[in-house]
Amino acid sequence: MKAKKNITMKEAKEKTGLSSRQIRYYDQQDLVFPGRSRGNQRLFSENDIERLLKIKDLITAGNSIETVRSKLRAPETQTNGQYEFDYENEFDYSDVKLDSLFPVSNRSELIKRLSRSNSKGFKEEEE
DNA sequence: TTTCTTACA
DNA sequence: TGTAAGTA
Repeated sequence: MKAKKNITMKEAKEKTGLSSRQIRYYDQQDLVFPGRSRGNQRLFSENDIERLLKIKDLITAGNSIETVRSKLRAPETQTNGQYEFDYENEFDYSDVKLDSLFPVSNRSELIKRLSRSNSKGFKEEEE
């Protein structure tokens, strides 16, 4: 499927529940790679949104930016100026209704973290 | 009006 | 992270 980057900051903010500040920050940290057309404005795709959602969960789960970065590797398999995104994805939420607020596609990671929390003490920190 | 960047609280 | 300033 193709990822059309037509989602504006406003949309991204509403869809992810993150602040524009956070989204831009994650962008700077190379956690997401939104398109950049029209007056330097960011344009996200559904994939970017989902990626943002994963990042959000990871961060709120107590992980640092570096941790997230190591888990979600830079997907650009660029050629030269124009790069293709092939983190096209793992799951298509296009026609799936989200009835849960935990759209993590990476379930194994989640399980691992949860298990870890059980065996070792767990932390629930920063935001 | 909204987003962008830079910079400060 | 939030918010202000000055743009585009």
